[in-house]
Amino acid sequence: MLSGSSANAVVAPSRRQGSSRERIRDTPLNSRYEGHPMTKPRLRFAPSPTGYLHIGGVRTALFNWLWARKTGGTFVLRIEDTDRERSTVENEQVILREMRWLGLEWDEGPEQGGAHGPYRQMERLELYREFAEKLVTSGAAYRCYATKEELEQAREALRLSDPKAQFRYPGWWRDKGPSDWLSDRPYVVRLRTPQSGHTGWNDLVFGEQRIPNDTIQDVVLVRSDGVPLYNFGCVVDDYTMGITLVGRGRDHMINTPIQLLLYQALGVEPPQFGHLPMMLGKGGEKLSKRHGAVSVGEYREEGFPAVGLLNYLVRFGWSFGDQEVFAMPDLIEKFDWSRTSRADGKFDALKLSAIAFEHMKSPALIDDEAYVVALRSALARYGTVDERKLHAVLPTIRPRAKTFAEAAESVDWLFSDAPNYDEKSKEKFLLGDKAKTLAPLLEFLAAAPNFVAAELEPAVKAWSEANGYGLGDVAQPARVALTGRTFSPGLFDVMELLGREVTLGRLEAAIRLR
RNA sequence: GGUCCCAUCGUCUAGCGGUUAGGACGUCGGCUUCUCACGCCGAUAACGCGGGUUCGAUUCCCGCUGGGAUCACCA
Repeated sequence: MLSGSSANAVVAPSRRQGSSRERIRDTPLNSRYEGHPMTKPRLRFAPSPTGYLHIGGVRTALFNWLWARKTGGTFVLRIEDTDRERSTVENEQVILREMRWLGLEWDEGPEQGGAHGPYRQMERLELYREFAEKLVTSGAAYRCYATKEELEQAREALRLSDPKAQFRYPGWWRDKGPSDWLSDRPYVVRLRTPQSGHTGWNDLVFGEQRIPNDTIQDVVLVRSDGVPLYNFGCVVDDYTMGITLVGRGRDHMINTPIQLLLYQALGVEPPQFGHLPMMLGKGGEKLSKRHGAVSVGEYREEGFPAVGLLNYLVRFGWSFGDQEVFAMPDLIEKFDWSRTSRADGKFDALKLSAIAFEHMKSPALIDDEAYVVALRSALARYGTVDERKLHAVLPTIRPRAKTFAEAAESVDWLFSDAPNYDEKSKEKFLLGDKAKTLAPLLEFLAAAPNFVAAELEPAVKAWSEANGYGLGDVAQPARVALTGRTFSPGLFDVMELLGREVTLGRLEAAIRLR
């Protein structure tokens, strides 16, 4: 378990096990990037634009963002677009847009730039080339001229001789040097990893970790086309961007020793690492589309409030006693890595919905102004809607709408010219015998002195009683006449919202239906 | 298979040697009520198993079982 206060952790130096990292000290290349003031944490979110923004990724981003905001540190957004097959600019645009929608704004990143740019890996190729060259020169890495085909053959041969064995790079080029290099032939750069000993770190979440070096292969750092692979690009960037703390999913845990070895080979101090437990699907498998919406875009489109989504995600693998609901400033204040749990969990769309609903209901969590803005865009199909009506209807829909889309749908009667009758409701309450109260009610309402809920309610109640009606006998037909359906906010609120003229008009229209 | 990780209600979790094992979601009742919601009250339901350590283990240690991650010229 993690010890030490949060205040301590802010400036805590990384706690890497001391082992030799003498190789390429004091070279110009390294000194070029030293001198980042390490007093404030620098964190990053480094998505690859190979698809939509996944809610698992958002959770990772959120934890890093929260820590940056809490500590007054810097949050960097870096685009890891080295998978050229799958990366697209469209995906990048989507990711940036969703991050903004979520409110996870970044201090440095693509588009606005920053002191450590560029922030797209494909724009940093020259940098990787320099670092790779340095590593090869120092002997920490080497050129491997083995082709994919040769490797595939070796793999196949092993499969035949021992189907259960795990293939490892045979080390063909590990002990060769410049005199063996094949000019004009493509090569990859591999890290020369130690074959004995351990590599360890003190994980912010999982505590002391120790991985045997002989389980780590001579991984490829740079492809034959000169584009770096994940581990290399990641380390070069985290280092040159001055990242002090890397928060990421537990699926990256296996990459950490490799990256630590790389920092060691570079002769530089690694950042701290904190790994988050996995968010799995209902059955405990990898979270995917078949568990419902997994891309932020879908939640945005369904009208979920961003803060609600974030609140659910932060509570997944993190807790603060019994508190479930957090306003963002509260969360920033309370967030701490030490309260992160280590057990994987299962995504629950129902709980997400419930947490989001807490935000939808509470003006303290989503203030009226923000609610109205979101509601207005959800009501776009009605054109420009009356601002006053929007505010007025808020108290009646807040406890009823789980999403802005639901909110918009639940008040369509207020913004459309005529109610959109639900067929069954129309038949039951407007066409049959039950509609008989409509005409006398119309007459009564026409004479009501003040058309406000507080006066209409007692008046109509008294009138119903005096005429031998139950309030339900009056209210349900009237509700259908005014809203088109059998469920709505309180009838008298509906009347006040609609106003006398519209109310009477709709009652009249309903009466004519018979 | 190797390496690594994890283990409290169905789910998210609190708990950090002594608790009637708490909260939330869900589910089921009830109250409120002009409908639908909201709200309120109540119920349901968990420490995977076996060894230790200890006066005492959900809690500490070991083993087992069960889950998961990962082993690419993807990230």
